[in-house]
Amino acid sequence: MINNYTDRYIFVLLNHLVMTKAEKTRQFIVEQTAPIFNTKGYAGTSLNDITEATGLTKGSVYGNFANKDEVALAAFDYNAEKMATAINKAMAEQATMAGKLLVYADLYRALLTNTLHQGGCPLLNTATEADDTHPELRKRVLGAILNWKKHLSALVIKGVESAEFNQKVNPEQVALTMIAMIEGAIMVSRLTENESHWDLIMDSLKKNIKQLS
Amino acid sequence: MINNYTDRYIFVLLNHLVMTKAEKTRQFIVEQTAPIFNTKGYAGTSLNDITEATGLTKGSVYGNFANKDEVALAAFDYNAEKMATAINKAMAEQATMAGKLLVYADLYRALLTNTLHQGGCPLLNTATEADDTHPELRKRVLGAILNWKKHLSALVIKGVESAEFNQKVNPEQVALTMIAMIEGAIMVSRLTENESHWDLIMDSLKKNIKQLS
DNA sequence: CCTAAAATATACCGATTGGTATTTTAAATA
DNA sequence: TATTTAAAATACCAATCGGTATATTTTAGG
Repeated sequence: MINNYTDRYIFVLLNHLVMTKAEKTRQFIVEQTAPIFNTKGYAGTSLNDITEATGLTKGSVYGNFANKDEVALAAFDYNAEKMATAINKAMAEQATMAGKLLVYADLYRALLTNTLHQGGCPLLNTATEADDTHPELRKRVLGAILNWKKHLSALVIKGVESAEFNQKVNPEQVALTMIAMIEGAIMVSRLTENESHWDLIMDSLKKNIKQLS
Repeated sequence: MINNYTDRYIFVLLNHLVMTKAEKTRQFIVEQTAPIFNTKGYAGTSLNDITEATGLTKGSVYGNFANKDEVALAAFDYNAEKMATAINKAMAEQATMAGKLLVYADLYRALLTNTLHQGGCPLLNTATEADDTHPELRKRVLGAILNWKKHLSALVIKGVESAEFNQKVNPEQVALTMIAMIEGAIMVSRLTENESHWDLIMDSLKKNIKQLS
């Protein structure tokens, strides 16, 4: 049997599971500002941008975040996780390791047309801005990149173990080369606003992956 | 014979060829601020940064530049030209087309250790910051990248014509892939502060270039 | 429905931003 | 050497920056 105390406890718990008011606005702020931070960068995004995008006041923002830094960090995390989710979903549909690797090439194309993220790849943007200026932010991107590298390496290793790939393949090298080609392709094709540039580079990447067999 | 009028004219001309005072300080400002713009970005560099780096006052800076934009544009041009000069010099020492292509791979390594530029590759930094925010700056990077692409393509075409490379090679694709790999490698290895990452990606690039034959 | 607490808005703060008008200093010409 | 011109420094400007203290509103619990 459930007594009054437990009743109340459960209610509060459920209420918080469904999200408290503050948590809702916190998430709302993150969702609304994440694309702005990704396009204008950390230094280029002002508190005015944040209040404008959310329709909230400075007081409300600072009631949920200690400072601009915290908003930026949360926004980056949101962007990075959004990408990871999309990747994992698309990857689950692929059977072969080569197929899984190519998911990145296909999915990152959405970064060019702003369907996945406004402003391009958050890893590229944040890395180039923060590497020499913002240690905390840099730390997060570093974690995301190393994670990505680990993930790719693991796929290559699996492919080698299952004899899908050649034994001589260096998993770390394949992972790093893929990351470099993808990020470099994003930079070039977003700058030139030419999707065929993306396609040509990804064609090279696909050839490289085929050569792993 | 030279009359007085011509005398004075020549003197003024020579004086200006040797550089007027204003041109000297203009160049001084550009040289001193170029690395700052490259590390902190356009939005992250303030006029205070500029006066601090040069030891000059705001009045002096604005006597030589109309606004912050002009300093940033001149600084970018300076950085880009500095790179182009280094490339051309190193390339002249190479005989084969493959050798000339690999000059990029070797020379850009200096971007990691800050011996060539503080803050990494100005093309990568400026492209990722300005592509959605600063049309003028974006235009300049775009020009530099397209020029680079053209330069690389021309080398590949020459290699094909001289039978050094395979006839089936797509020059534009090779050029774009090289640019992407180099810029992506800079992003990754600067972020991770791991030069072996650079070496592994460049090893992949070298393999790709060897396969052109 | 009333009260306590949480969340948001208002009003303000000093510091810094990019930029300018004016004065002072340095350089060049007559 | 005196005078004109160019360059640089000083002093100032409104606007915006990130941030905070306080007042008001909204939400939840008894």
